[in-house]
Amino acid sequence: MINADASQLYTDLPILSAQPPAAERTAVPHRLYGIIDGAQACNTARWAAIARAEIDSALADGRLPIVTGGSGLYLRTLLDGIAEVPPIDAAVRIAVRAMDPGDAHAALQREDPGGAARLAPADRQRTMRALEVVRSTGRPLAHWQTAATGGIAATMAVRGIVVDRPRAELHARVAARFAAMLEAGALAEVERLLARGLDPALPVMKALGVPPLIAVLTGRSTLADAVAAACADTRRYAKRQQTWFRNQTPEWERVQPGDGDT
RNA sequence: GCCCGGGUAGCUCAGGGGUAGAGCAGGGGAUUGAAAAUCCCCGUGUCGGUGGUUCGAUUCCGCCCCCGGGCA
Repeated sequence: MINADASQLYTDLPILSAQPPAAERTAVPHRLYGIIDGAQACNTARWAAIARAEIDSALADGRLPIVTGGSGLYLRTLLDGIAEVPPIDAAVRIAVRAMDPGDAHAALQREDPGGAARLAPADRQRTMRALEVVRSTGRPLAHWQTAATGGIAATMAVRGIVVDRPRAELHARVAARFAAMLEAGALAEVERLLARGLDPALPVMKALGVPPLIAVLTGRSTLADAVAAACADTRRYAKRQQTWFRNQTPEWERVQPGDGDT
């Protein structure tokens, strides 16, 4: 089993990211769960590279690699590859990310008008990415994105399966799951994470449930409000996942849990 | 029982004689190196019920019901 979930990658969040507990990892080898320190920000290309290595190693052992997880972009990068963009200059990245979102978009309009036109001005994440790419590489993102490389779909047979459930059922499970996470010590987990004093913009700090629980720990929210907020965030995430797989991977097989061993 | 407030979208509430908005929730969509992220779009609901006034009532008036608070 190879994890394809962005948050389950982090060592700091075994409970809140719902990493499979040790007891569940005995039957089959599990890979890429809790392998990255929260102080680092993983990214889709890096994940795809290590996932590829794990797939190759499983294959070499004569095992069937099962890649599982909900990060649509990660999966797509693994299968179809991604544009090869030269590494971004660290100083450029820091400077760009420190910019005011409005200023960043204005700068992008000057330095990469085509890219700016394609992005919503409020889409700060993509705006910053586009800006750091032009500034660091001297060419707009679109120049690099004409081709994607590294996808495994071209070199091996891949079977895509979407495990899905009705929205209402998902909502009930979200509430039950978050309650169970608290029961299992999610608050203490976040307390430890908070004590590290990491940059709040880091992916671990933005994982579902982390911001609301930090608000509790810093006295800015009640636990009840945090539970409600975390569940609402998770419901919206589930919706985005359904939207992604419904529209991005329409050809994949659809399966409902309980359909049996299909 | 009496006196004040309130009863408007799933929730919290704004509005006001020409059949209504906001936030949140919810739904749809985008998605090329922080993706559990970052964005875009979507608001008809017996305006508590019932009589009346009016060309026209959710809005004004009467009565009734319900929920707060106060006085007994």
